[in-house]
This record gives sequence, C-alpha cells and structure tokens, in this order.
Amino acid sequence: MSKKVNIKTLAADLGVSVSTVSKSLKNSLEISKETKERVWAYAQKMNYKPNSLALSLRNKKTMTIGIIVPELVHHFFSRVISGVEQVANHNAYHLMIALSNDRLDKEKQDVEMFANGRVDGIIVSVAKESFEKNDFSHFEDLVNRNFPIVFFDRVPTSIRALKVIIDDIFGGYQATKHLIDQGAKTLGILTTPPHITVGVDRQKGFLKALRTSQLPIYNQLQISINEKYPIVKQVEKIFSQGILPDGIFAVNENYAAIALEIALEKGIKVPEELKIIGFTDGLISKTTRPRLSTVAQHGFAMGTSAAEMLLSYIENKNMLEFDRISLIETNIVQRESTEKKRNNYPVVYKK
Amino acid sequence: MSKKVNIKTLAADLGVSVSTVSKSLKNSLEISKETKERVWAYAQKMNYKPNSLALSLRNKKTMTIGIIVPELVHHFFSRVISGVEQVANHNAYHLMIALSNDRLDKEKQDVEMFANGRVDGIIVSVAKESFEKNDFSHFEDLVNRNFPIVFFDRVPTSIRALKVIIDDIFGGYQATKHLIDQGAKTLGILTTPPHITVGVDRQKGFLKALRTSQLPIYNQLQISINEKYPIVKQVEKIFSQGILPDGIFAVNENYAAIALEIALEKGIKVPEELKIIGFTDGLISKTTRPRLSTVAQHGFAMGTSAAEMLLSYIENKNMLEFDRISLIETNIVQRESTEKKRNNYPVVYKK
DNA sequence: TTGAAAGCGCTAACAC
DNA sequence: GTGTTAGCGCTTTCAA
Repeated sequence: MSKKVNIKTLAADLGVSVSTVSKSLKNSLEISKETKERVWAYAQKMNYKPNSLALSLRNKKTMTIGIIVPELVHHFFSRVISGVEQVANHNAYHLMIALSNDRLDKEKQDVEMFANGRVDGIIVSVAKESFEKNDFSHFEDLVNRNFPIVFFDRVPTSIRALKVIIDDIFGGYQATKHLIDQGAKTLGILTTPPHITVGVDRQKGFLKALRTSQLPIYNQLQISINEKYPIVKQVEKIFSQGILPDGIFAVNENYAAIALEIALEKGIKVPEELKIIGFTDGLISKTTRPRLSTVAQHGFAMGTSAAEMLLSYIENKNMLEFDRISLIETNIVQRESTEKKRNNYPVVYKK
Repeated sequence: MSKKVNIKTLAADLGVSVSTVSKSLKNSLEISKETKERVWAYAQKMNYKPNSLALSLRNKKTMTIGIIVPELVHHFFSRVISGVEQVANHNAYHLMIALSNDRLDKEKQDVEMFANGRVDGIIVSVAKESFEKNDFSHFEDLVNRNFPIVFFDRVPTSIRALKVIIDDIFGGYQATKHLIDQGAKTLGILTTPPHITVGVDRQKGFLKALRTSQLPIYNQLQISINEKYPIVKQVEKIFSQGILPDGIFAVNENYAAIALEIALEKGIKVPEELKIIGFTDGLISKTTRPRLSTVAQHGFAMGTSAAEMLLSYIENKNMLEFDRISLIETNIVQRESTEKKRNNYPVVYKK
C-alpha cells in the first residue's frame, strides 16, 4: 500500500523546494533543464498526480460541471447527459450528476452542494414538484449571484437565465399537422396537467393546427393525464367519449404506447382507422408494433447546446448572452402508426 | 450579485475570529451561547454555506463516490446508477459519474481524475476495450494502493477486489432450462465474442442445461455476434444452418429482439414454433410483440449492493472483506415469447 | 470563552 | 535558477 505522493514528498526526496517541483512540473522557464528533467523523471517514477481538490481550491476553478436531472432511467435524459458529457470532455471538464427524483427538497440539496465550490456551473431540468409548488427560490439565489446555470427542457419561465428548450408549441403543431396530412380528421390529445408547461405548450400547438386546418375541436377528446392515478384508465377515456378519434397526439411516448395497446385490444386498426403520434424518440416507440411515429426531441443536441452555453458563460461571463434561449428544432419521425395506408410493415432493425 | 460569503467575511463582520465562527457553526461547547446565536443568526442571514472543496481538502474526505460506466443510454446502467445513488444519498454521499464510452484511454483518464482526491471511492463496470486489450493496469494501481474500488457486472477476473456480479453461468442455465421446460428441443444461442466474459459464462450455462437435459448440442446454432459488423446479418445466420432452432437464448435483449423480428418476418410463429428468451430486463423486452421473456439482472440491486460494499470499505477499510464478491440473483421473467402455447396475448400495461 | 496559528496540497509573487 | 512565503476556505490544537 504505497501512500499517495504529493509535491512535498517529491521535494523532500529530491532535495529541492516545493516551488521548484511545482514550477518544474508546469515546465516553467525559470527552472533549469536539468532540474526539470530530474523532477519529471522522479514524479513519473513515483506516479505523482496532483491533487485536484487542492488545485481547485487554489485556482477557484473545479473544471467540473454539475447536472441535475429528475431521473436517469429515461432515454431522453440519458441522451442529454451524453451530449453534455461530450462537450464537457472536449473542454477538459468533468461531469457530476445528481438526481432530484422529481422532488423539490432533493433538488434544493443538490443545487446547494453543487453551488458551494464543487462545480463551476450547473445544468438542470427542474423537478416536477418544484413546478407543482411553484418554488424556484433555490435557483433564483444562484441566478442573482450570477452563478453559471443553464436550464433545459423543463425550465422555470419566471426566471431570466440561459435556457435550452425545444419549441413545444411548434412540436405539437408539427405532430398534429402530420396526423392531419396523413388523413386524420377527428383528433384527440393525451396531455399532462396544467402545471407541466411542456404538455400545455404541445397542446397549444395541437389546437393551433386544428384551427389552421379548420378542423373541429372536441373538448372531450383532450385528456389530461394525472400520473398520480392509474394511467391506463385515464388513457382509456379517449375511446369512450361518444365520438371516436381517428388521430391521437400523445405528448409523450408512454401515453402513445398505452393508447396504441388499448386501441389494438379494442380491435381498432392502427394506422388504418386510427393514427397515433407520440413525442420524444425513445426506445419504446421503436419496438411497438406498429412502430410509433413521433416528434424527435434531439436530447443529445440539447445536451451539447446546454453545455456549450454553460461553458461559454463560465469562461467569459458574458452578460450580453445572459438571457439567451437556445431553441432546438424538433422534427417528425414517421413510422408505421401514422401511415396513410398500412403497408406491410417494413422490417427495420435497430443498428 | 452578492458575492459568496465565507468564514472570514462572517468573522470580520461580526468582529470575532474565524475560529470562533467555525466553532460556533459546529456548535462547539467552547463557545458561549450568546456568541453562537449571534453567529448562527448572521450566517443564516448571509446564507452562508461552507465551501466543500476546502472541507474535503481539510478533512481528506470528499463525501462523494465516483462511478464509471461504459454508457449511460442503457437501461441496465441507468438502473445500477440509480441504485448507487440511493445508497449514496442515504449516507450523505454524492455521486460523480463518468462515461468511458467503452474506451480504454477514456477509462484511464476517468480513473485517474477520480483517484486524485475527487472521490473517496470508485464503482466501475469495465470498458470493452480494456477487455480486448487485456489492460487493467489502471485498476491494479488503485487496488495496490488500497484505494476503495468496487467492480460490477463487467469485472476483471485477474484482479482481487470487491465485486458485484450476477451468476452468469447460472443465469444462462436458468434461461436455457426455461426454454426446455417450455418444450423447446433444438436450441440455439446468440452470444458475444470470447473476450466478453459475461457472454461466455451465459453460454457455459446454456451448454450445461443442454447436457443435464440430455439434449443435442448444435455447434452451428451457437452464433457469436461481433458488434463491429452488422448485427442483423449475423443474427440471421441462426435461421440458415440447415437445422432450425425451436428455442433461442440471446445473451442480451437487443439480440433477442432482432431474432424475434427476423423470425416473424420469416413467418416463423413465436412462441408456437420458436421460443425466444433474452437477458436483462430492459424496455425493449416489454414492448415487442410478443413480449420477450428474459432473465432479470436486477440492476438496481447491483447498484445498492456495490454502493454498500464501497461505503463499508471506505468507512472501515476492513481487509477481511477485501476479496468479497457479492452475487446478485437472477430470475426468469416470463412473457409471451416462451409460452408453451400461445394464449391470446394478455394486454398488460406498463404502470 | 476566545483567538492565533498551523496545515490540508497546491501555486505564484517575491526575494535571494 | 531556486527558495520563501502567503493564501485558497476550512478545522483544530494550543495559548491567552
């Protein structure tokens, strides 16, 4: 069990001062070539690695960024994180990840621990509970202190800060328009409760598409799902409103998959009699039968964008960019669930 | 932009020394009640939070653990991480995550940055490339230095260290036995190249089950998939060996899903004519039709177990436990792809 | 009861 | 060209 070596032990062993060692390792021109080489050789031999805590403390720079997500076991967030990680890495930054589990108090804790010296900046998608309780004080503190922070996806509208979002209204519009283009005329939507902004916005886009296409709007076909109660039961309601939709837009892929299952069970043919489109291009959509069309949300791109904004803010604290919002484009991924006529399903494998 | 306060500013503002402040905040009985309360109130008012870097440096304890995984966008690893996070949290530890992307050099970097003061211990699933090149030197260093480290899932057999694994041989046996119990007699396997231990072990279990059941072993039905080439083409081979399997064991869920698709495309009925079972209980298995039976790998449990081992090692460096291996049990999750006779698929919704 | 000072590991201004 | 020293923010021994 060889103990960890530090600059002091190196200096002692070599019979020089710590500053000589430090300077040598940084290849300072103050130091003679001979000394430097002696130091290098010995440092190498001893497998010396500088202590990053000491470095960070000294330089007031941790070279790491923190990210807080509501959950990890979720394709979208994993993708975002991968994107962040890529940019971080390219810039020699490290990543620290915290999970809020959609809880407000956990989020506060995480924010606090990050903001107290552990990281140079934070990327965060806000917990559901924070929206429910409309409590963003922990973020406001940071923003007021000018602490580098970038919000993505689920962002607090009340806070002026760097944000990376998709245009949810447009995404909802796109999805609905796609259903209409594929021949649907009686459209329903499976959406979230009112406090989830992204759901609300997608719904706005949905309504806009109906209006511009001069199609009827059926209130009874707009179902808000409350995840505190069994989802399936609630989704089922869209099929028992007297009028049967021939097109359903679900604001996430889970609802889309459930609607699909229920429809199939009821003997409704998808896509011939009913077209379904989801949101977010996750794994589920690719493996249902028929496969689900969806609005791709480009999580990886959101991650890289968020990281880039954060790093540029960290490095030059450019106030001009302070209120910048990066809008990531969505686009339709058409699969079988919205085909005009059902083809024989093409077998398209992953990879 | 209120600047961050530290103990020094508090002391100055209060007209006391830093040590008085420090002791007050720790509720030391050396300090008078009045002073303490004055300090508390002011610290509160100024929203003082101790700098964690300074604390870590001082205490030689970071209260964070690092985890290195090959990839994040992967249900199993996300589950493991969630498990680790839960235990870490319960013990007031934080989590730092690094992605090796299955690359050896990245893994070395990550290990190094973690081991140099950033974390108190490391949990890691080793990169594929490290196995290919058979290079575990970066880990050996740590183990020799007695740095707390726990391997999980993909572990280097040559290193004596704490490990959390599943019994892959038994898992493979279980899966194969299940196929046999469900009536399969001509069995094939989709496995990995020889350097991936988990694939090899699952294959061992497969062979063992065939032997104990006195069923024939067909070499041509044992396909090793090399992911550097198109997977689908390689999976397809299992259907063109002259003899058609009526049971396939795939060592991961992706291969299982692909085999299922190919079979269906070829008009082979699943599960009537062919039974398929995968490994790892991910999202894919739940959404194919028919749904895929699988060997559940219990990622979350692996995570909690790994974290518990690591923490107990960190806290008491108990040498007696040094070589302990924690074996997480697997079990069969039966779904439609291995039913004896095909029922009408029950509609089982998520949630 | 309070304060001064050393030190965690490192860097950098300044002295020699 | 090399060494001394102060200091990053904190804790803790020791002295007052």
